[in-house]
Amino acid sequence: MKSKRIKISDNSVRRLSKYIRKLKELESSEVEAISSMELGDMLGLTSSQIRQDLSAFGDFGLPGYGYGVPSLRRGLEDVLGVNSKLTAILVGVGNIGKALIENFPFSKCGVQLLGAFDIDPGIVGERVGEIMVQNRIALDEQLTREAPDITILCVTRDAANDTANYLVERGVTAIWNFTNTEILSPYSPVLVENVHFSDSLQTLCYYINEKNKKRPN
Amino acid sequence: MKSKRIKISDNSVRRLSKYIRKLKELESSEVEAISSMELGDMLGLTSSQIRQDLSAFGDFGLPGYGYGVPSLRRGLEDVLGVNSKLTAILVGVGNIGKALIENFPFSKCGVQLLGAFDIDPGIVGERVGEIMVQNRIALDEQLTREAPDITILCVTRDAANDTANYLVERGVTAIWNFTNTEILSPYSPVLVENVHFSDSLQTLCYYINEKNKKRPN
DNA sequence: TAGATTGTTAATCGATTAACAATC
DNA sequence: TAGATTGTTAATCGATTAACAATC
Repeated sequence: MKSKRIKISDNSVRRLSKYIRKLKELESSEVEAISSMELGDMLGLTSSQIRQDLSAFGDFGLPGYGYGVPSLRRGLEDVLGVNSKLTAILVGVGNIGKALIENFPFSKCGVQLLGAFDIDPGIVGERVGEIMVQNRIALDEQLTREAPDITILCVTRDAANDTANYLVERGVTAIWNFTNTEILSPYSPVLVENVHFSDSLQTLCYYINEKNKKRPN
Repeated sequence: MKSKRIKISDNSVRRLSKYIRKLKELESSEVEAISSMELGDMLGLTSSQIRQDLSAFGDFGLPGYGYGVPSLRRGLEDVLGVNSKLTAILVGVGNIGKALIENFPFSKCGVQLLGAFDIDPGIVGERVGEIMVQNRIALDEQLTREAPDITILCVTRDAANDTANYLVERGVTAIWNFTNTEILSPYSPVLVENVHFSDSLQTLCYYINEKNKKRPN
């Protein structure tokens, strides 16, 4: 048991992916080692913050040397559990669902996509990427046979709540939510990770408008 | 000039969309007024935090009564600038690009989509949703004719950096980034709002693994 | 008027930054 | 050894929470 039992903030966790992304880039440029200072410069963070984060996650650095790029990358991936091979299913094969199935590098994230499901007879039975879209009955069977670690929710806004409730009833414990709606109560024990496009765009709009206020036209 | 010149934290700004989303829901249930307490319960936030946020954004509440739902919603939308009608173009009409064009409610976010562009001859000239996909030359013309407030970047990972640099050279000042890559330097004055699916999924994986550690199998 | 709930000030908590002894 | 850079402790800064006088 190597991991220190320190509370790690949500912000730190979310920075982790950022570190890994940059480290991969450095790896492909064959950079062997990097200091907290250099990495900070690249990411727009302070060296202090990086050292704090990394030391909380493990014991990766070498004084006077920095961090070995490949070993740090692997170490951080271990922390994230990229190697724990979580399973996922996708519910709702519309545009977003298709985009994820066809383009998203699930395996690089250590996630195995078991299947995709929809209620629209027009898409059930179709092949999307490597995957055959199945119907609601098959979804029910899937949930009984092998509960996935993650359910990717890509149904329409209207169906979001009902589908989420159904999934939770059937034992789903983690949802990656693309419905642009708040699903479930904030007190639900189910893990929900939201990808709210509209929140993201509205935030961008806010900052654009702020900028324009300062320097009008 | 009503807005108080207080610094508003990024976290507050990002909560704004959340408030608006819930208020719209309440509006459609014909709820007239709501207290910070009730709203907090619904969103999993404290009443204090909500009062802090809302009073920073404007003067919306009435002691002893709460907040008028429709007027608060409108007020917050004003703060976000939903009515300032920003323009956008979309570059890279792959799956994600298509999904956005066909399904994303741009107008509800106060954003007008002017056009979509791609270099693939297979898609140029095709109709996606209401929009005709144009080629690179047309993109160049568009940027000269009418610089959009927002550029939505949906090209492939490989093309991300070059495209971003090109866009910035041609005067783009805000990018909504769907490329799963860090584009531009953190010191660039260009506003970049990232939608990094992989970061989001990896974060979810981290919390799932944490949960599993505590309560193994 | 009495009850409710705001806006705001003060207190607490947590996260980021700075500093520096330890060490490669 | 001298120089560099870590991990960590202490200081600062900012955000959240609590409390309460003002007021509808």
